[in-house]
Amino acid sequence: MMILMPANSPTSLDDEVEIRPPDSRDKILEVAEGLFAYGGYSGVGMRQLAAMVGLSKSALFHHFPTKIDLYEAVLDRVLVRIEHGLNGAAIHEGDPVAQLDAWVDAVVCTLAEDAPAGRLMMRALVDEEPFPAISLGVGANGAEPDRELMIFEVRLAGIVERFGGLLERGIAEGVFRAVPTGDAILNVVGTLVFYFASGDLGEALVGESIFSHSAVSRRRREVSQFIRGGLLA
Amino acid sequence: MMILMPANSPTSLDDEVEIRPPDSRDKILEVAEGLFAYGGYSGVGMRQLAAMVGLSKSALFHHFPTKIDLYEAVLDRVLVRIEHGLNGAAIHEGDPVAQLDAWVDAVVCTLAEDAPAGRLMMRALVDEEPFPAISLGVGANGAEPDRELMIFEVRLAGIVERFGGLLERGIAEGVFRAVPTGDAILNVVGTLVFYFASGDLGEALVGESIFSHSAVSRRRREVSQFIRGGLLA
DNA sequence: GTCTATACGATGATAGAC
DNA sequence: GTCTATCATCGTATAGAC
Repeated sequence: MMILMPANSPTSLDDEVEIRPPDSRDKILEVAEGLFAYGGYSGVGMRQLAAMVGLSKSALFHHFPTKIDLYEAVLDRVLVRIEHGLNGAAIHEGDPVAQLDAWVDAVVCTLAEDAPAGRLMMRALVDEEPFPAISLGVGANGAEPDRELMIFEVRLAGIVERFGGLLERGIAEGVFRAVPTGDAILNVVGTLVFYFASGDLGEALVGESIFSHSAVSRRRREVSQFIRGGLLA
Repeated sequence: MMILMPANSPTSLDDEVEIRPPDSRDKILEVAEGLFAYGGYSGVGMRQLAAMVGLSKSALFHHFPTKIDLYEAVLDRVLVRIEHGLNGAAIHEGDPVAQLDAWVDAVVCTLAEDAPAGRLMMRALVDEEPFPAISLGVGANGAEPDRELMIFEVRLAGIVERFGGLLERGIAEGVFRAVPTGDAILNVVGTLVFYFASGDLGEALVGESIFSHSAVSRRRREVSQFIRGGLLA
C-alpha cells in the first residue's frame, strides 16, 4: 500500500516530519474505504467505523467534521491512486493505440491493487449528483457551478477529460472508429470498473477470486482486447 | 408501463380477476423502485416510502413483512421485465452474431424504458452476497446452496447462463474470438448496464439526458458496435 | 487529540384496535 | 387492509473534561 502525496501539495523535504504522522487519519481512511465499498454511503455507521478503527466516535468526528467529508476524502484518495498510476504509465508516448493500451493497463493495475477501490468507484459513479464539472471544463470558463464541487469530482473530471482527448486524437488520425466520445467513454469506464466491482458475481463467473494473480493477469489481456476491438477502426 | 405476469405462472384466462387488483402492492413497488435506485438499499426509509405512496408505514409492512423482502421484490420485478424483453426478441434465430445483436438490443430497450432500472441493477450487482446460484448451475445438481437464494438471484443466473451459452456457441462456430466467457460476460454486462446507471455523469458526457429519444437511439447503435467489435473474431 | 456524556431525530419493526 | 401507538436502536452531532 503506497503512501501518496496530494498532487497539488508543494514538495519540500523538511515538511516530511509534519506531512506524515503515520497516524489515525490514514487508518480511518483505510478502514472507511473498505466499509463504504461494502455497504455504500448510507450503509456505514460512524459508531461501527469508530469501533473498527479503535477510536471513540467523537474522536472520529474530530478528524472528519461530518460523514460526507469522510466519504469525499475516501473517494478522493482512490482517485489520487488512479491518477498516480496514470502518471506513472506511458500514456503520452507512441501512437493513440499504444496510449490507449497504456491507459487501460494503468487503470486495471491500480484497481487490482486494492480490492475496495473498484466497488467504491462504481458506487460513486452511480450515486446521484455527480460531476457536472465535466461539462464545465473544470473552470475553463468563468461560469460558477450551481453548487459546491467536491475535490473528488474535479479530479475525476480531469481524468475523464484526458481520456476524451486521447479518443479525439485517435479518431482524428483515423486509427479509432469515428464514435461519439461520450458513449465511448461510458463504454470504457463501465468495462474497466465493473469487473473490479462485481465481487461474488465476478468470482462465480471467472471461477476464482477476481483479484487473484491469475485472474488479474488474464483480465489485463482480455479487457485490453475487448476495448481495442470496440474502439479501433 | 406494461403489466407483466411472472414467466412461470400458469396462464389461464379466468385468473384475470384475481391476478390484477391494480392496487397498492404495485404502487408500492413502483415508488420503491425509484427510491432504491436513487438512494440504495440503506438510503431508503420505510416511513419515507409509506408517505410517498400514500400509505401508513404499518400498512406497508403488511404487504412486505420486511424491508429486504420489498427490496427483493423490486429487483425481481426489474429482472422480469428484462426477461420479458429477451423472450420477445429474436434471440434464438439466425447465427450467433444476429442473436448477439438481438440480445443486446433487447436489454438496451428494456433499460431505456424505465429510468431507475439500470441504476437499480448496477447497485444490486455491486452489492455483496450476490448470486452464487450462477456457479451452481441453478439447481442443476443436488448440492444445496449454503444460504437461502433470492428469487432475484435465480432469475439473474438464468439470464446470465443463456448469454453464456450464446457466447460458447459463437466461439465454437468460430465467429466469436476465443475468450474466457467469464470475462466476456462481465464486459458485456458492465457496458450494457453502466450507461443507464451513469445518471448525471452520463448526461454530462453525452450532452443530453441519457434517456432522451435521440440518446437512446444513438446508444443502440454505439453499444452494439462496441460489443461486436469486442467479441467478434 | 482523544475521551465521556448527552441529546435529538429517524430508523426498522411489533402489537393490537377498527 | 389499514390504522395508531410504541419500542429499542441507530446515525448524527454537540459540549466539555483530560
